[in-house]
Amino acid sequence: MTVTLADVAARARVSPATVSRVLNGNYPVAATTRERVLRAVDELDYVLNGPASSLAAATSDLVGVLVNDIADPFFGIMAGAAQAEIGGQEGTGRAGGEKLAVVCNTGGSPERELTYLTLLQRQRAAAVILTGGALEDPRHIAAMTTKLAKLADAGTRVVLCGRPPLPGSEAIVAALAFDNRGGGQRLTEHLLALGHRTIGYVAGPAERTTTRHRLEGHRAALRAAGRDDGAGTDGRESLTVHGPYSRRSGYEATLELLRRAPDLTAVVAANDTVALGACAAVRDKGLRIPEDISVAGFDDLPFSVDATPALTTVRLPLHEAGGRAGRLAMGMETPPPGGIATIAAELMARASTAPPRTD
Amino acid sequence: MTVTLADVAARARVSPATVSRVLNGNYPVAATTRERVLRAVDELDYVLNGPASSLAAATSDLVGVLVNDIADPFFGIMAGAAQAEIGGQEGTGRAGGEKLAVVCNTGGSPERELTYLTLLQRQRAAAVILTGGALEDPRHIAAMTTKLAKLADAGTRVVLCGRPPLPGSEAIVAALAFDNRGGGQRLTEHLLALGHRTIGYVAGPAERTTTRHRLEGHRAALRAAGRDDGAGTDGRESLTVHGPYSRRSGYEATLELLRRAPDLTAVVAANDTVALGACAAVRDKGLRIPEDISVAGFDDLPFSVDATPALTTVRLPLHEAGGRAGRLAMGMETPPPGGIATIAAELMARASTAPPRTD
DNA sequence: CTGTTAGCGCCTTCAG
DNA sequence: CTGAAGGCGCTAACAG
Repeated sequence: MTVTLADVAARARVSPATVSRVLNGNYPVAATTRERVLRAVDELDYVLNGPASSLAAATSDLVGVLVNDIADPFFGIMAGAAQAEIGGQEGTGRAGGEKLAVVCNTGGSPERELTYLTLLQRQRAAAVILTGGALEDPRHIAAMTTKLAKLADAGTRVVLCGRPPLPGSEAIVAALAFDNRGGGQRLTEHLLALGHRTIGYVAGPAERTTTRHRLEGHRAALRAAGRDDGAGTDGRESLTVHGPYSRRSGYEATLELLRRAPDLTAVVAANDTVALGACAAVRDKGLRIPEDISVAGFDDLPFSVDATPALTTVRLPLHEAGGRAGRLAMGMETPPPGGIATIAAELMARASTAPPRTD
Repeated sequence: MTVTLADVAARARVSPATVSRVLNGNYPVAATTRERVLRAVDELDYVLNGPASSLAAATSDLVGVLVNDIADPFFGIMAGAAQAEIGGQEGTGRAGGEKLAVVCNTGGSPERELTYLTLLQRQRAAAVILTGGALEDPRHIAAMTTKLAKLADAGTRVVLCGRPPLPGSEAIVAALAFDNRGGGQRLTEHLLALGHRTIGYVAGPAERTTTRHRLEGHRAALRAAGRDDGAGTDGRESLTVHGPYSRRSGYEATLELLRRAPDLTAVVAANDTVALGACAAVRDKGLRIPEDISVAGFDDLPFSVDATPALTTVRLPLHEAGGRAGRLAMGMETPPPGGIATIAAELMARASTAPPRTD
């Protein structure tokens, strides 16, 4: 029924081994022979049996890219860039030695993250790229560390992209970490410099590295200016509210912040999506941006520049980072010294932030 | 080195066959035996060898989801919903019989679409879901038809989601098509009812089903109202401009439309992202939305309600469609009669459209 | 440069 | 309900 390598060999009047060699292209074969084999392949419309090949070779051409939320362009941009490096040779049409870059959506669930890694391990994946922030739960960290060690043991290359390195994990080829802390700090410094004194912060979900680092940056800036986040200062409530990375969360948290601090003049959001929700809340309260309230985001996703007013945010080079992760996963680029690289975050001051009113 | 099924069998004091049976769960095994085997699996930390298993069984647990642009939430939402149905059992932690749902980014390139299908065919994928509009080039359609037929022949279930059925392809389990034509028509009817007479249209890339159907709906509405798209009416240029599904395209096309027709009062965009670009162009021209120019999008992505003003658009039930496609791919839902279902598109009239000025 | 020879690890009849 | 045996299709040493 299905045509096998042996059929191709017979038609090309060579041995199966020779066919295998021309298909994999990593062994010298006479040009005329290769030609004959390739013709037979086309004539028979032969498609390599991946599982059989992987079994015999003990590796597969699968590369997994794990993302926390596939509907969020933050991840989509990184994953797309990585895939382009991995499977983007714009092949011959016959699908030669391409890798199969696939993205897996964990939905932010630690269990699914682990499950996907097991599935990828089961497939003997050539490489795995983990994108975005990680959960900081010690149990999960431990589970991840051992799981990644096993993957590495089995020859799978592990690359982190937009995620800090795991403690004491030599299993990892490279970790590309965003400077979330520095970015968060510069953003709040920007607001402080504009004259803001009461700044609300809509943080991401607790226990996530991204959330914590951005918040730390924010607080460091406040502290350096002799301020804190409001909690306890004069008996008032904290000006930090946690929530998921969603528009809705930004909306509700901003309403809550406005309630806690009527003298609020600025809101910093965990990311751009959250910032959009914050903007909506500010408007629904009849306040203007930035005249009454300044709003800032994080990530600089493509839509941010189109917000009205254009959103002040922190730019992360998602495309570049994803592409680099892809090349590292393919062994096409040498890892940074120590396996760790910190990727700079750049402040993008736009129209959604301005000095507070002085009345 | 690596632990195999035989190792587990030895430890559990059963035959390899029995271990295989409990792992696959599709054969009666005594409860106590199963228990013993499962314990051995955990103790040895055994992970099934996917390639070996797929080779022997002649099928794999891979399910591919092809998308045109992974950074676009339009696809991310559908893909995420599909994945949740396919791999979302929140497993036991041991990764039992889960399928591995993976998304592949074609970037809209027909070659890569074919390449990915070949790669998936090579892996003997259990199912493939194709999302979003298709290229209408006859050569590509022919290539896709034969390729999908081969996949189906090899036992791969093929499902289309947000894509019209291919002509004469019985290879497909089901096609879930959006009513892009009806949606486009209702949208333009809405503008016509508001009193608009000179309506610009920023279409998507030519030769794509989605583009064509939405445009057809637009023109049908114009025709029913005794209008056309402007071309030739009184010697003026067409009010339809084509471009990619990007913000930039919307921006530039709108500038062009404004140049072609100074009396323009409304712009309909190919999708919400394009509409955002259109809004930016309108504003940069010093015009107000909707007082001077009405703007409308398509898809109703999450950010659309947050645009300022909130974007009038056409809602597509992306999440529901993706979930249904996932279930169809898993054989968990019976296909619609004839294998084809048309999914309704709902007009969402919001603040970005209003009657034109009457001066 | 090409052919021969063994498996890779698992599933699946077939017996028991 | 469980064990034994053969083979899935390909690759990787070895020879030549």
